[in-house]
Amino acid sequence: MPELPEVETIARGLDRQVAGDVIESVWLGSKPEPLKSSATELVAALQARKISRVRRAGKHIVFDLEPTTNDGNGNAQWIVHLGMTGSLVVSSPEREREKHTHAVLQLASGRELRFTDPRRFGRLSVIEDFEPPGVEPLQISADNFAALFRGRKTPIKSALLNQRLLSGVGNIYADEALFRAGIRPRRRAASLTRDELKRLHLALKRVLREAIRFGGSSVSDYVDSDGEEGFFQLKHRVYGREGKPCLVCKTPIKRIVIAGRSSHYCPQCQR
DNA sequence: ACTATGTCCTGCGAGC
DNA sequence: TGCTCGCAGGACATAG
Repeated sequence: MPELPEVETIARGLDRQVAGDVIESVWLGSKPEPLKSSATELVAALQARKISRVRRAGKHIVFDLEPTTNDGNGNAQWIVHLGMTGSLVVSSPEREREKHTHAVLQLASGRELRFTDPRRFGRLSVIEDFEPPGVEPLQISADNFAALFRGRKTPIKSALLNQRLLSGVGNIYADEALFRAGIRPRRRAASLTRDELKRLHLALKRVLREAIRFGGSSVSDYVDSDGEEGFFQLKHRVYGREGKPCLVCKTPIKRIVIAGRSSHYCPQCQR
């Protein structure tokens, strides 16, 4: 499930591979497509456009498209959200298309950019001047971070997952950050002390940066734009470790469900 | 204005 | 062995 570190890894890889390339043609699958814009709109907006840059915004991959000369389209962007199982891979046209391939962009360089997504939670759209709703966790100050949770009765775990507050944190890194900060996921967000908020802010930034260094976590079927897996799953301390001994105190890791999401924590280390 | 819950979708693994 | 069933979860809709 691509979260901030995975999306960052993919976006960096794509920027390296396709920045400066031109989209010659667009193929879309026939099944009900995971599109936000209409299919014709999407094809029209992408065709013959040059990709100036690829970057990440929250969990979104942003393709900045070079402005066209004949219209005042301005800063059009192709936005890809990978959902749970989406992947975006650069491939040679000869390679067989994977099952659940929903979109293929033929590039002037002769390569293809392929979007596949078995579970169809991913979304494609073309818009102008895209802005994700929440704040980037790697940019936010400690004070602004603390202010996000003021007065919120919802569990801190749910607040971390709320993309309108923070942009890019998903289930894995929420659990991992809470473990590293020593805070139980069910704690009401507003009940966190100033010290705990400080620890959480630091822990979150550290775990995200470390995960980016490791190329993200490959748990289900995440691969980067080269089709390569990440390695941060080997560094998980609580996520996916139910019943296994805590790496700090050997207490078995617990798994509970919060707002329909599985949450992993150490009952000894997290309070 | 918040918060909680249901829905989408397919593959996979547990259990019989 | 082969089947059913439940689970995985990001974002959004809807209800409270």
